[in-house]
Amino acid sequence: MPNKISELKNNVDQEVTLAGWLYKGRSSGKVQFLIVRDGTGLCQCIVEKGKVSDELFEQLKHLGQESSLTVTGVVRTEERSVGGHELAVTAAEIISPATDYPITPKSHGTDFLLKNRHLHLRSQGQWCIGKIRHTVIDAIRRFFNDNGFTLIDTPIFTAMVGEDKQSLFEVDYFGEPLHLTQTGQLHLESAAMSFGKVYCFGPTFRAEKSKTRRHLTEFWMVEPEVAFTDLDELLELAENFVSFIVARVLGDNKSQLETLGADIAALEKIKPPFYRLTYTEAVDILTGEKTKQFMASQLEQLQNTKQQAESKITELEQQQKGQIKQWQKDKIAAELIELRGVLAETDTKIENNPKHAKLAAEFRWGKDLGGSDETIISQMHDKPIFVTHYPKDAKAFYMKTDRDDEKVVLNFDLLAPAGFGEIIGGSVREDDYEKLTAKIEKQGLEIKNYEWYLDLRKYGSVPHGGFGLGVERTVAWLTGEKHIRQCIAFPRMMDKVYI
RNA sequence: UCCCCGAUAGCUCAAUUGGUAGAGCGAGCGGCUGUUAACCGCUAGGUCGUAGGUUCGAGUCCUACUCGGGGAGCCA
Repeated sequence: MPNKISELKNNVDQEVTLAGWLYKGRSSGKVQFLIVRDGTGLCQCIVEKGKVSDELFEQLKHLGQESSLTVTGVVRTEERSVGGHELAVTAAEIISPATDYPITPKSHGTDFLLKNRHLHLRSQGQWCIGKIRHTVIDAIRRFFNDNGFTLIDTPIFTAMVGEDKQSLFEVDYFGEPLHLTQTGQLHLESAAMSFGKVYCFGPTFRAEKSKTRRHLTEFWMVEPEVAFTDLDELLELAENFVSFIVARVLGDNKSQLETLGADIAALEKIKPPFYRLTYTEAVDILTGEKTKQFMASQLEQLQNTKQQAESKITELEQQQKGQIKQWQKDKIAAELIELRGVLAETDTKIENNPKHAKLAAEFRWGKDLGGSDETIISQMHDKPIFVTHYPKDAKAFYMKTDRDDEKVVLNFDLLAPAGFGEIIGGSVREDDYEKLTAKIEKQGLEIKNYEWYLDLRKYGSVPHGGFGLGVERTVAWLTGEKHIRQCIAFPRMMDKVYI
């Protein structure tokens, strides 16, 4: 068995053999620097002329990116190397040489990378995200397993409509129409009446025609459901749960977070209690002076950024025309490309700012909060925010109305801070047989499809509730990724599946 | 479904506003004993997304379409 790069700290001054792929190589005359990856990390391997045969030296010099190979050598500590160790190569064997690997160490567009997803998964950024996702999922299972929850696997083929019929994928099930699950919640409620505390964890499918940075048609969601609980207890469960995930990622994946440029200091603040707002308070904030000023100052900042980028571009363009060395020109050209990218992004934000400000200012009590509204509230806070007590008519039929104010339901969304937006949606479930029957009818759903669901209210109904957490959204928030499509190995997007 | 933006070399992007298409990276060859997206020299690489139109002349202007990006609605 070859040694693992992640364990090299235990092999200093020993000879080891690594098996992996050439991540990238540089040569400097009589010495070569080969960065090898093996799935556990990266290691710089030093090949010096004279220490290996001339034939091997030449072979390695012309070895293409992502060729597979084994390298043997002595491990030494070296601060300048990635990972803090490097290998003084004494032998190497090329397993399979690769040429013209499409993904170079330079920048690429998203479309190109998604078309090459099968290869892009090998790159450092995707590897870090994959490792963090793994920790998030492990933490999710750990948290529930250690807190008295029982795992219940809910069906993927289902006749139940949880949220909205239009957002379901229909499948032909031996001639009968069924759809792919959009939530395990309804089934989970029946299990909660057996086990008390349960959770399900699996893929979820939504046919929403949403082309935004926070939507996928197939995503992973974990849903806990608890019998004998209330809204306050659910909020506590959610904040402890999210804090636990964050702590685990900080503990297990700090180097990956650093590589990705995540805001570690901000994550270290994620501890209970989170902020709590009612929907009505959120609406007051959105339509109030505070948001107006917030949006105005954000616009001002954006315009500043724009101006700075523009003047820097002008300056660089002037320099480019002057009498300077070729390499300086090249460097300027690269800087210009980056600045123009920043400028384009800023322009979009400047364009969207007044639209979003208008949407917020004109928000009227009764509507569901929009994506941009959630973003604004999220940007105003440095810790996750619970928004509770939404208008009954904007929400799903199964949510329990607040007995003290029948216009609202006992539900909550959890918004991740710093502009990321919603990662959890949950509620206390309607447990009154008559009220639930009335709501099902009002939504135009067929009672006969919900008979078993209503039975749960007929035989020993208890106050209960739960929530769903989106895995990809959580990973995107933690890693600082803008788009959740980077947070699942093979993303499925509206009208588009690459591989 | 609607709104905005884009499509030029394998990749990322330029082209002085209508006058014969350019850089970097990547690839190939050569040089360099400590590189970190290394550096230096040389070489190859393009029916400018598709189809029409305006013009003496279109990468640049107009129309339609295709594909991609961002956003709204909806949501985890």
